[in-house]
Amino acid sequence: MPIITLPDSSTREFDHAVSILDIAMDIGPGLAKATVAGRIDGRLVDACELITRDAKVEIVTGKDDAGLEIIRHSFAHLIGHAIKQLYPSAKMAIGPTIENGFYYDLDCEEQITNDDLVKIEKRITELVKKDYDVIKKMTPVKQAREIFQQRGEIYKLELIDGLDESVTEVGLYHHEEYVDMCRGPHVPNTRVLRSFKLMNLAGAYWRGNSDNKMLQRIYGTAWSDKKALKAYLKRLEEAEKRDHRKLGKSLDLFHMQEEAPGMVFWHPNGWALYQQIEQYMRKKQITHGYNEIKTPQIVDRTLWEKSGHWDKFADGMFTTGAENRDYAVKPMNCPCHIQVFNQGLRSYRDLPFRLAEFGSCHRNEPSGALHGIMRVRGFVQDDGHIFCGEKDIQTEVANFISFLHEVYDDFGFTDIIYKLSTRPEQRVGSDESWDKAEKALGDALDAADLDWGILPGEGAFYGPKIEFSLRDCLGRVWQCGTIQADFSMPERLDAQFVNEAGNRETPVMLHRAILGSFERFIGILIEHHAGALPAWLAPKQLAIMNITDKQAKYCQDIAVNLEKNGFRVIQDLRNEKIGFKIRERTLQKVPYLLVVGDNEVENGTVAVRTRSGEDLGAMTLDAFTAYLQSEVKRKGRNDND
RNA sequence: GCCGACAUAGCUCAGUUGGUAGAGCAACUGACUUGUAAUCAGUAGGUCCCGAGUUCGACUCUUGGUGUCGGCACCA
Repeated sequence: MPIITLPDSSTREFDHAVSILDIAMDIGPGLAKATVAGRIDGRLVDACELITRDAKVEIVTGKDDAGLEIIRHSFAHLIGHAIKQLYPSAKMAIGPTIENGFYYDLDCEEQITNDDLVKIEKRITELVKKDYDVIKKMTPVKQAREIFQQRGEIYKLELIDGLDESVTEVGLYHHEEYVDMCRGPHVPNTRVLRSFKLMNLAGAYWRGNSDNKMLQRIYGTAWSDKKALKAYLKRLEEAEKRDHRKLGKSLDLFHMQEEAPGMVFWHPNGWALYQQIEQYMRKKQITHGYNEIKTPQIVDRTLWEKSGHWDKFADGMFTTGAENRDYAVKPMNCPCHIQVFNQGLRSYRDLPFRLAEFGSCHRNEPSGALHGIMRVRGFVQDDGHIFCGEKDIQTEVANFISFLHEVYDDFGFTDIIYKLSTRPEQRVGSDESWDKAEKALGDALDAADLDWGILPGEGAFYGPKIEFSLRDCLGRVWQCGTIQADFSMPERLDAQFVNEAGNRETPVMLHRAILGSFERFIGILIEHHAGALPAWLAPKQLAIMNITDKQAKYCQDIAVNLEKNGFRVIQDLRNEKIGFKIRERTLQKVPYLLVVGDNEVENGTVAVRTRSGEDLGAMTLDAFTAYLQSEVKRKGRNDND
């Protein structure tokens, strides 16, 4: 006789075992119809789960995050159902949920095309309209194996083989004639599966290993209702407008061309932005105790052999020869920075010793990895290396994190993803050093009160690292900042200092970058601001435009004056209607538009309008100068957001 | 690198069964001297990504490259 307690503390008594669905039905048919799954004493379960004892029960619908996740997961099964009807020879691999949707990997002789996607989508729609029950059967492993063997589902068999020995039965979900294996939970009936769209096709390696066969992957998005689906598709459309590749072209910031794949041609506008950032970072670095240096672009191969990079990354380096010597175009700056550290004898009093370089690097990235200016072959890191003792790691990392936050704040980034990557299988350095370094990095993150995650085994071979990542307009995550402890390279390249006792000691080296690369950071910056860069960064900060030729001289004088104050100015004295000029400069996302007609000349003012259409009215040149100066100092702010 | 798609004017894109290409915007010229998101008219602009093949004839078909895009793998 279970007594069921609902979230509102009300109770219901039954004289028999009941399922989640029964309880929902008991509350009301509307709720039963919307039921996706349930929670028993907080544990997420299928709607068919029977309850025999007193319990706290919650009905989960698509409005619940967990419910939406289940809906998406069940849609993956639906792809399977539809695919097997349309392509009986297909073998289903895995179909998990992802952000905003789901995918399914399958092995199929026929190449599935975009046209097929429409067909599959149609079949899914037909299937869900039947409102059939999804039936869960806990099945002994042996029997499950037989079922999949019979169906030729070799990938499912492989998954079963990989199960822990303690597992005796698996959940099989029956969608009419189709069967899929899953831990669940899944929806009880296809009636809750209505709002979805198949998005695209891709290739993906079985089990994420490039030695394995490449399968076909179908991506889809799914939501609890049509409205949410529509909103998502709208969001995607909006995001596309923010794409840095599109804006890079329309704002005339940069271009790329076939002759230099993965390398950027910066145009005057883009370079102005770049320079703004470089000069900002330069000043910041000085105040944080760094010495800026510059090291060679091309370095003899032997140095890369010593550092260990030749062994590991020879394919990724561009090489060149001269006079029977092999050189590599530098893929990173660290070995060069050690050469600077190694000049002269260093004392413990010199530590922590901080070097910084806007280091131009080239890496022959795999062609498929290139992406706009976010992943390129030629890039400039805001690189820095801190030589210090093991005991200094935590303090230095903590200082770095606060430095990074200052910078990200100024650029308007507040949504940062923090990850600590720990020791990989193949590594150098003692476990003791790794313990200490991982702890130091973790403690520094905690001390900064940050919400961080761990990427086990993802550290570099020479030490653990923290990654600071930002999202692009489509939600893709890109690593920008990083700080990494290194126990290996200083030793390999003979870096030493004299300690308090007068003995030679090898320092620890911290590799660090805040922007990561200018290219990637600018790409994300463009997308973050949708091209409407804050005034301190905008390639041109204002456009001054006359209404007729009569005001041309006045405009020129004002422009000269503003330029003297360090502002980046466009003079637009063309014989065009003011509406036309305003439209054009607005589309170019110039922050401030100064209009000058007879009135302004007469009163010695300018009429100020922002790119977002706000009218700031007429003001004197001094007043505008003061306004823009304070605006530029404030940083971070974006009047278009 | 792997799977798939795509590549036409400066940009965004049309181009029907193979008969050497069009539009809008931008550019240029002229007129208009204009008050807060597009004045009007005219002109010019293309090795249809590159190479080979099929064909009387290829932007179109076949094939080999290159690049880009969406993923996967990679990311010192």
